[in-house]
Amino acid sequence: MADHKRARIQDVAEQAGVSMMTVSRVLNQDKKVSDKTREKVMAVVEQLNYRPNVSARRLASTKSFFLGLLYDNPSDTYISQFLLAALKKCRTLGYHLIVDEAHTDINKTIESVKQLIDVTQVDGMILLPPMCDNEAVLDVLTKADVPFVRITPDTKLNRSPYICMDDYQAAFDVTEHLINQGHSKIAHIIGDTKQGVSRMRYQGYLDALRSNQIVTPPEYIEQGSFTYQSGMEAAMKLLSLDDKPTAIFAANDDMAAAVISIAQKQGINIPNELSVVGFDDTQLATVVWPNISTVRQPINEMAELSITLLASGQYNDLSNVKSLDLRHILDFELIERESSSIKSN
Amino acid sequence: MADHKRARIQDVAEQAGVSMMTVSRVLNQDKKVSDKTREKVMAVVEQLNYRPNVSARRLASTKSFFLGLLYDNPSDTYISQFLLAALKKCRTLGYHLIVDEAHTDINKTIESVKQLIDVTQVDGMILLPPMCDNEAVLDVLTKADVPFVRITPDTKLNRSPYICMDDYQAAFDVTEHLINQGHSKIAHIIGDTKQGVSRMRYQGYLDALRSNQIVTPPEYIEQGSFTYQSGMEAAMKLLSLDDKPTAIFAANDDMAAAVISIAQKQGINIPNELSVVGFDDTQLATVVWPNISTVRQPINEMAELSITLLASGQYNDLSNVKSLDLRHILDFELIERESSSIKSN
DNA sequence: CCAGTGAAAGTTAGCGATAACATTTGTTGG
DNA sequence: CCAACAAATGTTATCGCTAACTTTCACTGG
Repeated sequence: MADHKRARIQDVAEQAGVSMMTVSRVLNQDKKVSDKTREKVMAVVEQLNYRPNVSARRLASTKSFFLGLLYDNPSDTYISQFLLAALKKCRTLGYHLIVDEAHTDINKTIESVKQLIDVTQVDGMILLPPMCDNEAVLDVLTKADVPFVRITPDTKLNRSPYICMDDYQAAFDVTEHLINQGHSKIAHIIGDTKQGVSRMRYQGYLDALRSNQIVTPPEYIEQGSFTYQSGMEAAMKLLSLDDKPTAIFAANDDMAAAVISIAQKQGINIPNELSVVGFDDTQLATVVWPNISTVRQPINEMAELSITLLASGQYNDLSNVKSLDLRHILDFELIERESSSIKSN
Repeated sequence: MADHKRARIQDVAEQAGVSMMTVSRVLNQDKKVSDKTREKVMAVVEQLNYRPNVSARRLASTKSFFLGLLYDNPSDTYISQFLLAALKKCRTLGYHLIVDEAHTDINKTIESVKQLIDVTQVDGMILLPPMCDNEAVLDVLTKADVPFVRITPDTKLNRSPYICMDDYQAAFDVTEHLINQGHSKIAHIIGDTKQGVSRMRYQGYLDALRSNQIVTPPEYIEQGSFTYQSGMEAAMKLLSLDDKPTAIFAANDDMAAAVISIAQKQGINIPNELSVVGFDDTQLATVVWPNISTVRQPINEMAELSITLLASGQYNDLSNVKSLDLRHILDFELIERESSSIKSN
């Protein structure tokens, strides 16, 4: 607050006894600066609390300092949390976020992405599920030479950095959590097949059962689509079986909430007669009764990391990047609430 | 796509046969341009599909083309919907949105608002509930000469344009909806008293009863705070009354969901034995069973309008603005779902 | 008829950064 | 010890626009 005027690059240059260009180089991680100069400049930058003027930067450089975010409304909670974290990170890095909603018609989405690239010249894109697994969209970005980060566990498409949590391991842990509580009749409602995560979660569930030598009848596996509606339908089938499961692991919270609702309508007590576990820790999980045990994704960290990766420019040229370096796995958290508890004997 | 290069102000100037400055004046609504010239310039602008370069503009002018949004997590759905609509509108107007979350400690919030103003030089702020009714925050903005728009029905503070829906009328309509279905024992759970909307909704409820000559015992009025938890507590009191209400109007969806959950636990059938109505049409309303009848706020329109108002600059000087012109009331929508229906006889 | 006036349009000089080229400094080998 | 080349740093022009000043021009009225 000393001078009440923001420091400019010139101020830094003068104070450090170098040219503006040298300061610029330091700030843009240009290699051609000696360590001594770099340290000297950085010291002054800190001292003056200098932050580059984004507009001037954008005007003078070829970079746009815009990042795009393409989403497709998987859930409001997910979006808003991701969005807020991403916006905050952007602010600290001097970037701006352009948010675009995918259209249900994939061709329109592609058109709008093309336009977005053309008009705003984004320096990078973030793709949220399920767009992140759509080859056509990825092709557009690759062709336009726009770096992108995918929030997905799908390793199949080794074309960009991707950020995920270990969905497989989380599902494995959830299932073991149920087994440890005495359950052996554990059903699963699979998520939307178009999304890679569904497969991973399903596999984790299967492997946990197998490694505990538990055999499950095929009727215990229902196909859902991540919607509340699909959860209701699956629950009705599962709860009308002669040999009912004592625990249901739904691939997301919406479907888990649906299970709880149907069970209650049928007078089934949760968790005494039926344990239910969801996935994602959305707002829903704490808003239905009993609260849903679930898995929390590190959404904030994912958002921040995706911005950081794109801003760093380290993936602007993928030709020299090793496949393994594309992968960023973050930790999940298992959250036990009232919907699952020790099986009564 | 003709030249694949964006037109600059110079291109427009040349084509129109005027100076760049004249074009700039036209674009910035400067009065000192003859109508003839203005039309000529606008024609070329359209023809070349010219859009000003925001960065250049920001760099050269005193405006920042940033707008700030201060929120306080009333609900994820609300935020994300508002945010997305606001971001979209900003994009079309060449503005950028800086989003900031209010701190529970009001002093910290004030500090962060001050900093936001200082660092980003926002051209205006949008205040979401409940910050919009906090005098201390408003004082900071007024003192810093930052125009702001409040999303609130509170008319008390006549210091800025405000956008709202008619909460009073909506609550009135909800109550009459219940009366029309044959109910006369209608309870109400009031929202957080710190928020103006709670009072309006409560008043609408009262007046609808009165204008239908329905007398209600004081036990039918419970004080909540917009949280699920508070809704549960209120519901337990209301449903343990000897003379139970046959309908409960909760001031938001979270509390309505809580009522449904408690009622179901007590074996009360909804809607046959008890009708429940919420407010806000959040995601929650369609995710619990039965789905909650509710009132939908025009969130998208509110977001767009608030951006438009700030961008227009029409409120930059409030001294000549009439009090009535500050008010912007948008239409709500009553949504009938399964949680309220004709009272069984 | 012309100085005086005010509206409309033009000119000039940056805003704060970077690209591209120019220069200085440092390092190497014969 | 110095030519030759690479590394580090500096200079200049420019990005697209607007603030502030200047000029032009049409119209007054004494």
